[in-house]
Amino acid sequence: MDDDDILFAILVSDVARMLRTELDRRARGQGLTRSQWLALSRLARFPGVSLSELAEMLEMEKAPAGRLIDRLEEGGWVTREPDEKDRRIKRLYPTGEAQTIYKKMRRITRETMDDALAGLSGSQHDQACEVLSTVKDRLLGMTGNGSANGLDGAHPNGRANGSAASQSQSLRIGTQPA
Amino acid sequence: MDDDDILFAILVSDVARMLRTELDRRARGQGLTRSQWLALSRLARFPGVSLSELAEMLEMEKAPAGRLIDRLEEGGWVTREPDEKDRRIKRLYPTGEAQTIYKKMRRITRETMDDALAGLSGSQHDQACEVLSTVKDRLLGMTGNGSANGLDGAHPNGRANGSAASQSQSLRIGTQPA
DNA sequence: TGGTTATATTAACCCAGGTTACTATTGGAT
DNA sequence: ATCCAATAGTAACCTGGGTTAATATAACCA
Repeated sequence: MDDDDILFAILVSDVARMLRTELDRRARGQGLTRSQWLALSRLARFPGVSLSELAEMLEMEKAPAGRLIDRLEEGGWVTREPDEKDRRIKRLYPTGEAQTIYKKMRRITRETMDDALAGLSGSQHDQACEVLSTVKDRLLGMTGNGSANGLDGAHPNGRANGSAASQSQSLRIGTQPA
Repeated sequence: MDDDDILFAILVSDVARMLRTELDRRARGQGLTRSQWLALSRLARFPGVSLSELAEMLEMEKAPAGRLIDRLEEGGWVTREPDEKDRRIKRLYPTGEAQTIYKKMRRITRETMDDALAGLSGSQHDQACEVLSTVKDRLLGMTGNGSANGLDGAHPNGRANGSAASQSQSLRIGTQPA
C-alpha cells in the first residue's frame, strides 16, 4: 500500500501541533507565545523592518503577521512608527522589554526542544532536518508559483523556484543579534 | 551553538503549516478540509463512536473535536444520534455522501503528498517517519501524563500511553474500511 | 435513599493561520 | 499633469487548535 506518504503528513502535523501546545504551555505566564516570540526574534535582529518584510521573513501572509504585531504591540513589546519617506509604511521596533523576554523565551524553547528531542542521535536529528528542508522547499515551490492557476510555466525543470533560497533567510533564527 | 533543536521545531512547524495550506488549497471546492477529512476517515471506520472517543482517536481535546463535528454536521456528512442507555452520549455516524467524498479527499491527499515528498529516497522517508514517531511519543509522554486522565483502561500493560500504542490507533488512517 | 463524584457535551473565550476585499499612498506611463 | 497600476497595511470573514467553565447525566457510596 502507498499510504506512507499520508502517514508522513499526519506525523508532521501531529508533532507540530504537540510541539506548539507544549511550548505554549511551558511559556504560559511569560506572556509570549511561540509565534510571538519568533516574530520578536526577527525584530530583534532586524529592527525597523516593515510589516510586509516581516511577513516575508516569517513566510506567512501579511494579514496574520499584522495581527501578530497587534498583540505584541498591546503587550508593549513592539512599536509601530511611520516611515518618513513612504507614508504607507509603518516600521516595527522592539521595545526594551523585548530583549529580556526574548532571552527568557529562548531558554524555555531550548529546554523544551531538548526534552522533546532527547533520544535522538545526532545523525537522526540532522537527517530529519535535511528531509524536512527538502520537503519545505518543494512546498515553497508549489504554493509560491500557484496563485490562481497552474499556468505561468515558471518552473521548466524540477526544483522550481523554492530551493535553498528560503533557508538562509528564515531558518537562521536563534543566533543572537550580537 | 545548540540552536539545532530550535531549527528542528521551526522546520516541523513550517512544513506542517505549508502542507495543511497546500492540501486545503487543492481540496477547495470539495467542501472538506484536511482536518475534517481526517475526522471523517475515523468515523468511516468506527461509526457510532462518541465525541470523546473520537477526540481521543484524533489526539485532540474534546471541545475542538466537537466544533469539527459541528461543521461536518452542517455539511451533512455526519449525524449525531443520542445513545439509548446513556443520555449524556451522542453517537456519531457518517452519512451516505461521506463515503464518496472521503475517497475523493483521499485521492487528493495522496497526490499532494506524492508531489511534496518527491525527491525523497525511500530510506530518507522511512527514517524521517521514524524520527517523527519518536518525537511524537516523547511529546505524548510529556503532555499526556499531566492532564485529566490516563485511565480508560485500554492499555493494561506497561508501555503506558506513548510508544507504539498511539500509532496503531491514530496513524493508520487511509486504509479503507472494507 | 440522598449526596458526592465523575463523565459527556457544549459554550465562550483565547491565539495562529489563510483569503478576500478595502483604503491610502506611491510610482510609472502616457 | 493625470490617470492607472502596484504596494502597504488593515478589516472581516473562515478553519483549526487550546483552555476554562457550565450543564446534564451517570455512577458510586454512605
